[in-house]
Amino acid sequence: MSKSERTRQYIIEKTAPIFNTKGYEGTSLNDITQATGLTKGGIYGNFKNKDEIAIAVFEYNFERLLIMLNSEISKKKTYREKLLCFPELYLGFLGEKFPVGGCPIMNTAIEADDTHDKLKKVAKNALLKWIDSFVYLINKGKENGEFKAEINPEDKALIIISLIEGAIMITKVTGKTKYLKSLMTSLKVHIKDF
Amino acid sequence: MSKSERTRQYIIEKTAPIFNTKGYEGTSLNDITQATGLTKGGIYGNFKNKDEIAIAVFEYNFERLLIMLNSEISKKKTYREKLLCFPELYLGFLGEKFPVGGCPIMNTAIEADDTHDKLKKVAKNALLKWIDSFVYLINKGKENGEFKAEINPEDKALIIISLIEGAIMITKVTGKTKYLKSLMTSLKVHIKDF
DNA sequence: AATAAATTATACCAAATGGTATAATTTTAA
DNA sequence: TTAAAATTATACCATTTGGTATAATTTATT
Repeated sequence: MSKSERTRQYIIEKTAPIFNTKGYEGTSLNDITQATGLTKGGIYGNFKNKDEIAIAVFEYNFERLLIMLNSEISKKKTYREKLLCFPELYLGFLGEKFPVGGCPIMNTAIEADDTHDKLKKVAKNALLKWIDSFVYLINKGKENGEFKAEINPEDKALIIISLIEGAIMITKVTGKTKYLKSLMTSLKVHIKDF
Repeated sequence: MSKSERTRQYIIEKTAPIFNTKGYEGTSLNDITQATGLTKGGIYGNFKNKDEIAIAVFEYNFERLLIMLNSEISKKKTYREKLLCFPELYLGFLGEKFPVGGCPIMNTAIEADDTHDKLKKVAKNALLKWIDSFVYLINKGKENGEFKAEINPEDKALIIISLIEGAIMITKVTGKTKYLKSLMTSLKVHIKDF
């Protein structure tokens, strides 16, 4: 790994929580230099512009989340247990395992959908990938005979994601974890009925 | 209504769609003067600062939404029909009836939850109000014998809101209305099981 | 119609924004 | 170890940001 590759990665890691809390527009170059200890020269020698940092950071935040979730999923044997990981894990989404600032997909989707085409596109792709990963798991569970034959994988994937994102949004803005618990319990009940 | 009250209202109405698409930080004073045709003097003679406009605009966007939804609900007789209004209405959330830029509660919650205490508070109150209105409807339906005795109104309210907000977020960022249809159908099915 | 009061326009401000040219410094390879 | 290449710091830039003091103009009241 060359020096510039290491610095690039360093910048991404140091600014990831900032972008995910302040938003991609709300994060200033000043925030970036402060968080990294580098000067503008150091930043712009490694990235063309702020957009490029924002996109790299988004992809980092999303990948990190996927890797963490997949590592938990892979511990489970049945597909129902794999799906049941999600309500279980997201009960602790305020903890260290999860990106600071909430779900990067939702944050970016909401901020960029009407204003920032490039970011919108990466958020879209990430979301489609996430939907697909649920569809894959549910299909496997169907082939397996674990899940009912009549359930529609995409429909169920969308419900799972909506309940998770809804839980994050509602819990973060109200500060009440009872809403998180309620929604993750509902999700659990729902998955048990697959 | 005094001149200043009319101007205040005029500023709110003209900038409401801007705040709801660009975000409350992302909307500049320049955007506001352009949209209203007023100068800074005209704006600051009626509002103390940008925050005050943002909050007034949020409350306007939210009230408008509530009024529209309530006017549809009041047309229905049974409480199940009243709840079924939501999946029906939100199928057309991209139309004129709904605020431009998506759901003001979600937009504001996501933007402000880690950065802007005042806006976070108004978004929180709006959300709690919305939850309560669902709880009220579900309780009425229970008293009525329309809904099962064992369902928990708050749990169900949270599911309804999550599916709606999830649908908006997913549909706006992917541009695929099939996701909207899928989620609103799921919500319909869910309400029919109350 | 005259005057006091409220409202809006003009002209300004300091600070912050994203970005760049260039000079200084490190890395890297020979 | 030295020279070439890559990286980072410094100093700058034009533009935009939110906000204000004051002057001009409307409104409202008598």
